[in-house]
Amino acid sequence: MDERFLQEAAEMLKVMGHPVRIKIAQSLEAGELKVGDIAKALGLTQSVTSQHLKAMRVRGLLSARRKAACVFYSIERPEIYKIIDCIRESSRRYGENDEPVDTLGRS
Amino acid sequence: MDERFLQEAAEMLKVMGHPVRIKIAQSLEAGELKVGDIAKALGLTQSVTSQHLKAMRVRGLLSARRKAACVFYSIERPEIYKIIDCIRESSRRYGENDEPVDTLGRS
DNA sequence: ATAATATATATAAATATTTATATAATTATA
DNA sequence: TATAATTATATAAATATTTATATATATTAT
Repeated sequence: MDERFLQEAAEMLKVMGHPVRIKIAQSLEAGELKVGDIAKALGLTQSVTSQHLKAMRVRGLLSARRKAACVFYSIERPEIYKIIDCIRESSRRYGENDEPVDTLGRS
Repeated sequence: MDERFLQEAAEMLKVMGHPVRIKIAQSLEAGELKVGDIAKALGLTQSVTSQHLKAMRVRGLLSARRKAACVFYSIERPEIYKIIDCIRESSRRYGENDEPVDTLGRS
C-alpha cells in the first residue's frame, strides 16, 4: 500500500473519529449550512464548532464559501456517508453486545 | 442518529485512524497471523505491535486465539476493508492535489 | 466612522494518544 | 524446576487533541 495514501487515509479516519465531527457531517447531508446553524443544531459554542469545521476543511472533507457575513460549509467528500453506512452495517452484524469481549482464552 | 452508535462509530474510526493500525488490518487481509509475524512484517517492536493489537481487539475489530505460546490475530470486522476502499475511491475522485486548499475566498 | 453580527484564531489548561523501556505472564521443553 | 520463546502490561516521557476563553477579522447597517 502506497505510503502517501496510507497517511492520508489515517488522517481522514482520525478526523472523522470524533462524535461531534460525525454529527457535523450528518447535519450537512441535506446541503450546505452556515456555521451558526450548525452550532445551534448541535448545541455547541461558536468557537468549538468553528474549530471542528476547520479540522475537517483543512483535510479536504468540507468546503466553505462566504455569503455576506456568513460562511456556508458543505461536504466535499460524500464517501463519508458510505463509510458511516459501512460501520452501521458492521455494528448490526457484529451484534448488540454491550461491550466487545476482551479475553484471550487460555488453551 | 442514535447516540450509542455515534460513540461506537467514532471509536472505530479513531482506532483505524492510525497508519500502523491500517497496516495491521492490511496484513491480516489474507488470514490470521501471530503477533511476531505482524511485528516482523511491519518492522515494529513486539511491544508496540502488541499495544496496537490490543487497541483494535478491545474495540472488537480483531479477535485473538492462543496456539501454544503464540497468539494469532484475525479480522473480526471485514467492513474495515470496504471503508479503506471508500477512502481510496474518495482520494482518486478528489484529485492528486498535494494539499487540500484552505482558503475561504473573500466575497 | 461606529456598532452589530458572524466567523476565525491565539492561547492555555485538561486530557488522551503514542512510544519506549522494563518487566510480567504464558507455554513448551530440557 | 529451570530455561527459552512468545506475548502482554505497567510506567513514564513525549506529543497530540480537545475545549474554553478571550480576542481578532470580516461584513453589513447606521
